[in-house]
Amino acid sequence: MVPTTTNDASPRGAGRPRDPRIEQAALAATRELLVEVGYARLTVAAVAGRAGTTKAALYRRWPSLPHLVYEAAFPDELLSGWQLGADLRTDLAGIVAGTRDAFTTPVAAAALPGLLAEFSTHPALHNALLTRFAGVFATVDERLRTAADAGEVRSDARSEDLMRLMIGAVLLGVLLGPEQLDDAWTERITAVLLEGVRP
Amino acid sequence: MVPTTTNDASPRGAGRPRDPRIEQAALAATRELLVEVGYARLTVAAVAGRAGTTKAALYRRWPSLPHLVYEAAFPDELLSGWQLGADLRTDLAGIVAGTRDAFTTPVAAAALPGLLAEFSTHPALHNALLTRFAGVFATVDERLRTAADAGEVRSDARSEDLMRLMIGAVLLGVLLGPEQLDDAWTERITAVLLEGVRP
Amino acid sequence: MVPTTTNDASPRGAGRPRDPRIEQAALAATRELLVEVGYARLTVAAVAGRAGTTKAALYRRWPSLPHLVYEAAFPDELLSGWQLGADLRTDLAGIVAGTRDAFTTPVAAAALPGLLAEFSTHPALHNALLTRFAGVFATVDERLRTAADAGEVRSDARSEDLMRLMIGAVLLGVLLGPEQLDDAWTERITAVLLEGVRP
Amino acid sequence: MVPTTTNDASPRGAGRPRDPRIEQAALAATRELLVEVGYARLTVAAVAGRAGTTKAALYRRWPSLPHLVYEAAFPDELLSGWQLGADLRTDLAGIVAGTRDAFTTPVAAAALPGLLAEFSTHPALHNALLTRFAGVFATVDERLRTAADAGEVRSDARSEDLMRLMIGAVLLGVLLGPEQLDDAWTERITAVLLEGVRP
DNA sequence: CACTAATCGAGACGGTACGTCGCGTCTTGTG
DNA sequence: CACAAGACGCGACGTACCGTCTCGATTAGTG
Repeated sequence: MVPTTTNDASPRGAGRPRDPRIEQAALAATRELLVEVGYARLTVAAVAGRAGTTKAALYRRWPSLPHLVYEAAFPDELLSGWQLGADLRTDLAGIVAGTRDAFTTPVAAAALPGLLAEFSTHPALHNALLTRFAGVFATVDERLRTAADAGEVRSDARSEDLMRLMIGAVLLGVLLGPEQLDDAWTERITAVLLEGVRP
Repeated sequence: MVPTTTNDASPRGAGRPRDPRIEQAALAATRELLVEVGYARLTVAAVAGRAGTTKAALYRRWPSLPHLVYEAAFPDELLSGWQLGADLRTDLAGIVAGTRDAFTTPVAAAALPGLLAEFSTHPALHNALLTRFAGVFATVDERLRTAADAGEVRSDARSEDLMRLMIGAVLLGVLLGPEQLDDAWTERITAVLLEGVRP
Repeated sequence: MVPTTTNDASPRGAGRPRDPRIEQAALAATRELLVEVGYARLTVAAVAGRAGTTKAALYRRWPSLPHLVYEAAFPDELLSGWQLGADLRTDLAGIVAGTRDAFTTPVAAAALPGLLAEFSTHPALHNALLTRFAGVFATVDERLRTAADAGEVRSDARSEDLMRLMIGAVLLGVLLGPEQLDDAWTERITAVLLEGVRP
Repeated sequence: MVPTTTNDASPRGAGRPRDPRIEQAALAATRELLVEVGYARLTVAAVAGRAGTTKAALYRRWPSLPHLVYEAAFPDELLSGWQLGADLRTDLAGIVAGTRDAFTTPVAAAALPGLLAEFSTHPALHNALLTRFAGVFATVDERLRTAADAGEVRSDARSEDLMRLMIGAVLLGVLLGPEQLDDAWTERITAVLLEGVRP
């Protein structure tokens, strides 16, 4: 997600360009404050102060605090680059662990509950997250189809279901705690899901 | 959850008794407004106004707005009374469908995201929800142990994992939509979980 | 001018009564800050801080900063109680000196320019000031008519003109400085006006 | 008042010359907006927009908005060229009418209150106005001295006092309204002032 | 004909104040 | 006591305007 209004309407290069340091400083300040004080006590003014800028400069880049938090906690590169291989169990375990890692960083864990709550108010955020996951879904879907062709999984198994079960379990772990989402947990979850779709 | 200050401290009968209609009116108003405007735009003053009372009367009964919302959206009787029988698949499907039903009512769906976000601020609420689920967990745990004894599931299968997978999937459906959590979905999820723990 | 919304609609006595100290503290703080920093640098937040209260409490009493300034700088009792006697020159000199005194206090001098500028934005303020002066005009008008009957002034002399000349001269002295509006000035102005209406 | 930085410092001719249309367009836009929205709602950006230019171009010519307004509402030629003659009453009436005319144009009436309020913040403006009037004062002073020599007025009469009474009355008419400053008013004021200084 | 220097448009920048809103608490008068 | 009413302190919101700045692109005169 690129900060707002890099849209086509601008005549390209007109006006003083935005100070690129502000964007980075704002994202960093947001991450720091999320961990320090939590989402509920996070303030636009505090972010601006920590980033060494002002509220107006932030509102020029993000329409609201949740948008800034979203970009700070879930940057574009977060869920990219699954390296899938030949072994289905290894691949699945990697996906489970990767999802867990993405959601259990201190920043993401602090941001998630508040962010989920804002989805009804800011549909754009909602769509952004869905879009981001769409790629992952497609990747997993393809892997599963390959496995079905190889006779490793039932042909009617849905990657959508698997992903939702897995992501949901991670989400619940973050939201409700205090379940330890360690490697043993990853293995157990992988096992259930894998056996669940075996022919 | 019983309205708060009706507990021990009261000298029992001193002063004017509380108007019992206020509590019901407040819960009803909260439910209506949750559906109409959503959690984010829900206001104590609005609830009081709709209920025909005042803010002070509400704060006499609930320590804060989230507590009121919690009780309005997740009353005590919500997750009680699973009738488990002999068939494991039927029992599991019932649990999945019951959880889905509890979380997908318009009121619960509107309240959930906001409520989850408040958990970090209001640990009491967090505990209340965990406690409520503890009973369900125990029930499922026992049913699973019975099934293990009967050789229907692996002996190392954890009910905790199953529950978190299942609840997480429901939660994700509510939070992210727009997946249809219909009966076909219930059957598919039940199947994956059931096969996932087969010996 | 009484702080706002003491209007009839209220059922008289419902709700927590306003803290009377806040009103006095706000007026005092406004007077102090007017002298210390001037009208242009006067801030609602600063007044609230100095008065030991908050912006919201001030906005509950006055619709905007100019209204507060007006009441602080030109309280009801400011232009009341001219003691008119038998000697026309003495009476006129008293009126000139009284007007000068009312407009040259540090508070009034600091408030006047800014307040005059707000009249176009806040017609209510404009009317308030006009209403206040109306009483003075009537008093002077009557005195002049008495003098006309006694043959001391021309019968076509207008008190309106006299007052506007006199008030205007005071205002100009305050707005433009640095003319000394001392007692010699008062005598000279009185003399011009008095001779100006002699038969 | 000449636009600012066209003074000494310029090396005369280096760089792109200023577009002369911008100055006129800015003054015209300021006059229009003053009448349309008033001083309080007058914005640098709005003036620039109406004038078809930008804020920076305006700040290159005037140090701040009040300076621009001052020049737009009170151009140099405003109070110049009194032709005084032999008859004192005619001369005085001309001065009164001329001052009234200068201050009661829609543009001047809209600009005056705000401009007066800025005098404390912008002493340069204050001085500019005082300087402008200084010429008028000198003219009137000389005319009065001539009249004194001719025995038409008391020798101790001060032109300063007369001018302040007269200007003040005009100012009050503009600031407070709604007194009609018509020709009858001019005659009455002239009469009071003239009789006020008769021997 | 390049070079220099100031202007142009556009729009972001730091700063500051605005007026509003919601929270959870309190202080009245009236049952 | 509870209740209706509404003020209270607190703190954040998102907006608006100021006067300055930094761009790339013009538009002269100068070397």
